[in-house]
Amino acid sequence: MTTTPEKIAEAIPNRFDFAAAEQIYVNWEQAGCFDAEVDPHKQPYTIVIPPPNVTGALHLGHGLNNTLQDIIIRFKRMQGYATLWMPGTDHAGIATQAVVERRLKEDENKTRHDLGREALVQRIWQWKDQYEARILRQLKRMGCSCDWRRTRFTLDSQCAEAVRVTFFDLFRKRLIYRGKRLVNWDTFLQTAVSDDEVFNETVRGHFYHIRYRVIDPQPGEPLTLEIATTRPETLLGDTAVAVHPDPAGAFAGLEQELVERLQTVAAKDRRALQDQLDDVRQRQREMLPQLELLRQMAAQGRKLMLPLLNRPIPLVVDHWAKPEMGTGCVKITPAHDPNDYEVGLRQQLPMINILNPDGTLNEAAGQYAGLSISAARKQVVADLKGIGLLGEVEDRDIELPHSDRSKMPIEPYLADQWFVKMDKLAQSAMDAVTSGEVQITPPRYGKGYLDWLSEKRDWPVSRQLWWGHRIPIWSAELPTGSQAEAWLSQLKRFVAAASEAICYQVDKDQVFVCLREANEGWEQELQKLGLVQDPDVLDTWFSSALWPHSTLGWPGKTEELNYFYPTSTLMTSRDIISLWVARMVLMGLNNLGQVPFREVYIHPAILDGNGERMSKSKGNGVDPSEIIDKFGPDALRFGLARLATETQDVRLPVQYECPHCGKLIDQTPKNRSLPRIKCTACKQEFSTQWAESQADLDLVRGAMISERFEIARNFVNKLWNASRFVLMHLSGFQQQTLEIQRLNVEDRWLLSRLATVTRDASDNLQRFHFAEAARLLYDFAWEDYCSFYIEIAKPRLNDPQQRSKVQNVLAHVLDQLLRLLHPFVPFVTEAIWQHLGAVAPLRGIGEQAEPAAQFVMLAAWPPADLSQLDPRIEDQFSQFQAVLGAIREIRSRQNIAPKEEVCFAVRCSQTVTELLQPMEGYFLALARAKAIQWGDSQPFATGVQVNLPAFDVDVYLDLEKFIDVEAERQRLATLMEKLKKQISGKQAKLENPQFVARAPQAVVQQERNSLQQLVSQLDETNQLLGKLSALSK
RNA sequence: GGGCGAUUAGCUCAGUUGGCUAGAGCGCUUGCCUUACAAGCAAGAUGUCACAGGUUCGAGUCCUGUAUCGCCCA
Repeated sequence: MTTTPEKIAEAIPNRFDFAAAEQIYVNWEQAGCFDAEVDPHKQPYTIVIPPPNVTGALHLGHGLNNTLQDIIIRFKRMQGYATLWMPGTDHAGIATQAVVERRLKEDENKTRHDLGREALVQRIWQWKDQYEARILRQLKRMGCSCDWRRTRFTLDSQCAEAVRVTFFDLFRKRLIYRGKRLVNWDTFLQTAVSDDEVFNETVRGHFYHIRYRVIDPQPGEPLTLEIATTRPETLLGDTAVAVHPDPAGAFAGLEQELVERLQTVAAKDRRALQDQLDDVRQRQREMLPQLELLRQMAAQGRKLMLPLLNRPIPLVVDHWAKPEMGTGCVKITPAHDPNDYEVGLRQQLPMINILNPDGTLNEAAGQYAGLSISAARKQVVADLKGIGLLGEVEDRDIELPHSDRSKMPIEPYLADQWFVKMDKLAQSAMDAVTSGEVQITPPRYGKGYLDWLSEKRDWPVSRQLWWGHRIPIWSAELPTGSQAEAWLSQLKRFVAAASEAICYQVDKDQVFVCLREANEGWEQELQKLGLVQDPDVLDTWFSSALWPHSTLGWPGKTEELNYFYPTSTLMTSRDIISLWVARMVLMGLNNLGQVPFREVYIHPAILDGNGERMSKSKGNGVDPSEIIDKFGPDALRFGLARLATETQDVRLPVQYECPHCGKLIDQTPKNRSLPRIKCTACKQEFSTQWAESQADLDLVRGAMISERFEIARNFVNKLWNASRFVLMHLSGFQQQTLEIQRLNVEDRWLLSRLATVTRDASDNLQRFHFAEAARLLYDFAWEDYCSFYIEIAKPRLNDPQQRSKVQNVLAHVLDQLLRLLHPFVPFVTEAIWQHLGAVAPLRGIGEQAEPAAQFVMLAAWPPADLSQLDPRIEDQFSQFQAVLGAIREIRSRQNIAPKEEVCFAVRCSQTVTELLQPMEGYFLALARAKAIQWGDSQPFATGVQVNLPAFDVDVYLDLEKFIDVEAERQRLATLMEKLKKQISGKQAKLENPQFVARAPQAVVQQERNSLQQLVSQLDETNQLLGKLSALSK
């Protein structure tokens, strides 16, 4: 190929046009680069994607998660594994249904009941189709190398089959059962929501004191008992009032604890604590006799009359009643308060549900039936007042749980739910981690995993939703009397006909039938028998728990399952370790007897500029596409990878860039979810990623900016231009075998650095130290390759003797660098690879040249050639760098114009002369400095000197024409200050006999040497300063 | 309330097993449109490593406590 630099410069623009990424991606895809195939000759390496939920588009948190997965999968692919990255999305039951329902309400003012189950589900499918497409497009734009042919969805037929088979299996093993449970009820969505879908908010409320009459009080006993509550209407469901079993002991314990804390507490908190203690003591004096009396009354089985409903309820003793709180007595409403529920279980109290699913009161509330909660509250309070049982009403701030989905207050509600029995399953998942079969990185996250599982709380899997896997259970009440037996035998006959796929259980008066697969005939049979299907669906996590094997075809015995399972690595964020990771482990073990993955890597969470976690619901999530539009996909990825340190949070402040005036506007909690923003500088409006209405979309879009991505974009540009330089100078390139020993210092230095960086980057990637690997490569590419090697190469390329050798080193190191960087910045490396292939089709500097791979994506990961690692050469090169630095510093200090040439001399040993003299030309090229003399010191008449004590070298610059005495004096004065400080530090250290005696000899010697160097440097500096002063007079 | 983590330059962050004269990028200052790159080049200034104790010859690094912030779980 005969290309001139000019032609190359014309053909390759000086900016990488990242719009080309799209075509590169298509090329990979068409060539089948992403496709995973079962290959018995290769080791498999598998990652299943944490399926993004289809509620909304991805933000940078997902961007990070998927970038890291892609880096690892590309790394492993280049290492020769048969890699599978399994993509897909999650149906996210409640979240998605809630979003669609909210839309329905906002846009059409309809509820799901207006639409009906089928129509609503159809709407949600439309939503899913839209967002799934958007999410997959986002992933592709980011360069994710998933095997798209295998894309799954947690609600598709294959996943549905896995869910069904699993449910059936657990049901048959009696690991699934039906029970009552107090759930967080969302009265708007009319479903239970899980604890993690609840947030607390403080609202203004009241604390009502209410008196309950004692039934048949004995002499000396109170006539009424006062309790206090923030939710007076719940008294309708009261089934007891509790007092503490040992009030005296409770007070004493509390007092002691406070006294102890008072002794250690900081002065500023003492006052509050003392007040608290005084309060406890006062209560103790005033209330203890009464509380003791109540305890006795409870022991005697005394009862109280529940106001309004006039229902006798027992007085019980339970330690939930806190003597230090309120009146010391607490009403117990087991069906509507989590703590009371526990008391109810302990004391075996009846549980009375007073609510309908829609949040109105039911018939158990007597005359209040049909009222809403707030109406009932008003009425109850009014009625209590009317009969004189209402006491004081205090104002109070109340922490109230709210549903994350509908933003409505949560009502604790007792409901029938299906549960998965966790004891054995949880234990198996714990064992998998404690035995090391599954490794969690960083290891600190193992603790949370084990703690959570060790509670072994049964998993409630019913959700009162329409979007999800319908629970495959049909139920009916057992007929009574004479028909019972006939009915049951009919059922048994039906079950026996397909006992592998149908099973049933009888629980008290209920019969439950579970079907292993969808079968219309069977369902009709069941209907005929009067059984109806459970209306509820399963918790989303039930299907996600099967993800690593359902996606590979389970329950089918597929080749893929056999080959790719257990998967290799799961990469996710820490908030779902318990919800998801733990459940995948136990389900994998249950269904296949094998863990789902060997290692779990937990990456940091991305916080915004205010330190808040990026999330879809907060609206502070930044769409990766915004970043890609502005900075390109490589910059996005590299910027994110550099965030992935071992800490658990990373902050990523972003700004809007006003498209009109360029003003940068910080993203704040106020503006972060607005569809349009008014520029604070020019007052013009622009649109954001949230723009949806036509009016908003018509505005100019403001870009999202972050320093992180600018840095990364600049790096991509640097890499691009360095490559452009190399390509411009590869004309006539002939691959040749290089004899390392005969190369110049700079060649051997670069190859040695390459070996080091290759080794360390690989090692860091292997250990998921993404930021460190990225940093190493960044520094190597920018500092070593560009700032030094290429600069030195410039004069050498004009030397016919050296040209081919330099071309080979340049091309070889670029080849290696492109491979090393490829997982981080796949597009730009691929683009350069294609250009490089055109001029340098044969690669390598060793005996065996190899043709370049068609794509860098498919090229082999470079092994570190440690034979080229040479610390002596690296040390020598650093001497060159030090001398060069000294010259540059003086030039800059002395304000010598870059075009002016200066002369310099170096006092140094013979060895250093031999090293540096051949490099004279590079001082000229890199610092416009001409070497006059090497070896013996011979300062110039008018000059400046820099000492490099570490190498025993002094550098002299001839400044006859340029000398700026004052500048130099200042430099030396600062230098002396610094030296003095360092010297006194060292001296103190060395004068300490303990240090000399106990520190390792090497360290002591090193300190002595460096002290000596510092002292002589100070001495010389002092002399120089004297000379300068003389000069200036 | 329990657990995990953070606190290092104006900002965002590195700093592996204690050996430091504490680093990077951005920003700032100075000089450069040097034929790959101004998204660049060269140079410079900037730190009580949150605070208080302790271990050690030696602590940004290990231990204890405190403060502030964050996340997770109750």
